[in-house]
Amino acid sequence: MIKKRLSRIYKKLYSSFGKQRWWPGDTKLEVIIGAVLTQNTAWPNVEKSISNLKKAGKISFKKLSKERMSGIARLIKPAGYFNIKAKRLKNVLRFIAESYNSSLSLMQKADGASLREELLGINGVGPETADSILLYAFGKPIFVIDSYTTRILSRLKILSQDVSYEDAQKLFMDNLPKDVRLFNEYHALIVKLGKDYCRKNNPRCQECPIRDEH
DNA sequence: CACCAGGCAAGTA
DNA sequence: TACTTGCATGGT
Repeated sequence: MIKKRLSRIYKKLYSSFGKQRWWPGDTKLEVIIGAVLTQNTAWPNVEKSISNLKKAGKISFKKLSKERMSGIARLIKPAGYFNIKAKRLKNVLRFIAESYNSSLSLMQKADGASLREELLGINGVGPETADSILLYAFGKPIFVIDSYTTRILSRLKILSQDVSYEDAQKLFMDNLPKDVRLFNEYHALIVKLGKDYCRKNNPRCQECPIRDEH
């Protein structure tokens, strides 16, 4: 019974790791910026970039929109891929300006499913980035999938390793209550598990808190 | 030293 | 549709 299994795994992760307090970010804009900067990048490097942006006073829709691309690239350098990410941030800002009158509170009122499609239309925003923005910036009940999720679930023989993003997401959303707090915490706990126990060259599966689920 | 991280898009066949 | 490659810094 997949519903019970997913719920049991969640409880085990939560009781071993506790609340994760995601997303680390003070404002919606900061969460959105972090979602782009963390693409294929370790979080500490994102934090350095966010800190640079803060020190420069650029975590503001107006200020960041006015900033030149080379200026953004310079500030976000520690996150890697700084040229392409500067462009992606610009693309996101332009979308918000054109479709939501530069208003994140107006964007907040949008329907989750249609906003998801709009976000996916931005060059530089794929499914994980879009869903991270929806869940963690806007509190929409959408489950975020990442490489840890499919890796761990394939080890548990719940999914095959090459499952599509959409199918993995459907598994969670069809078998869990659509609860924002649950989706928020579950994804964060999976990332914690992946980082600490299931990393590629560091599989400490013997000490893994869901070892008995294998 | 090698490997990889809270992805995505563009190019190729 | 299904691979492959570029993007780039910083931690382990």
